[in-house]
Amino acid sequence: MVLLDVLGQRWTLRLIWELSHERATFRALRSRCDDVSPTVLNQRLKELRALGLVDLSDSGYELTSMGKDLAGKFASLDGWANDWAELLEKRALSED
Amino acid sequence: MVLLDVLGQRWTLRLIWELSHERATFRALRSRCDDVSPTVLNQRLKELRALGLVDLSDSGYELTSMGKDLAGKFASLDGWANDWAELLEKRALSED
DNA sequence: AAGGTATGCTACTAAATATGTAGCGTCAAT
DNA sequence: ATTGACGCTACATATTTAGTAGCATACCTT
Repeated sequence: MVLLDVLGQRWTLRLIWELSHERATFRALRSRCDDVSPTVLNQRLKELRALGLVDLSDSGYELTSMGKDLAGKFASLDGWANDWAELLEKRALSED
Repeated sequence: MVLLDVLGQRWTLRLIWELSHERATFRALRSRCDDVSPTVLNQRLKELRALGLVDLSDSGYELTSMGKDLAGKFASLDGWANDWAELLEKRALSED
C-alpha cells in the first residue's frame, strides 16, 4: 500500500488536513503547522504535487480534486477522534 | 487534531494497517513491516497501547475494539488507493 | 525609479529520530 | 540441558528533521 507509506510521514497527513479546510500560501501553511521547517514543508509539498494530490495555483497551495477526495475520507475521522479523545481522558482519570 | 500527530509518524499507520489484517507477534510484525528496527517498533507499539488502540495478548499484538474501529475508517481507503494508483500511472505514461 | 513587502524556495548546521546488529531474560517443547 | 521462539533493550551509525538566514522574483506604493 504505497499510499500508507506516503501518508505515514511526518506532516503529510497534517498538511492534507490543513489544506482541506482552505488553501494557503507556503508561509501561511508553515505557520499553521507549528512553523514546520521550510525544508520539510517543501519536500512534502513536492511529493504531494508529484502524487497529484496538491496543486500550486496563483492563490497558494490547494488540494486537487483527488486530494479533496482523499481528504474526504479522513473527514469522518474527525468526529471519531473526538469521541476517542474523550474516552481516553476518562480512562486516564479513572486510573488513579 | 492529536490523532493526526500520532498517525503521522513513520510506521504507525502501517502498523495499524498490518494488524487490521491479522494479529501478529512482535517478530512477525517486524518482518511484515520491511524488518523495521525493533527499537522503533517497540516505541510505536508502546504509544499505540497507551492510546488504547493496540493490545498485547498471549497470541501476539492485536487491535483493540477502538483500534479496529479506526482501522475500519481506513479500509475504504484501500479501494480508493488502487484507483488512484492507476490514475497516477496513466498520467505518468502520457507525460512522455 | 526606489523602497517596502509578500511570494516560493534553498543552504547550511545542529538536534532529533530511525536503522542495524547483537544479545538479554523468559518460557515451552524436545 | 539444549533448542527455539517470544518480547524487548543497548548502543553505535546513518538518516531525517528542525531552525535560522537569506536568495530571487514579483507586485504595489511613493
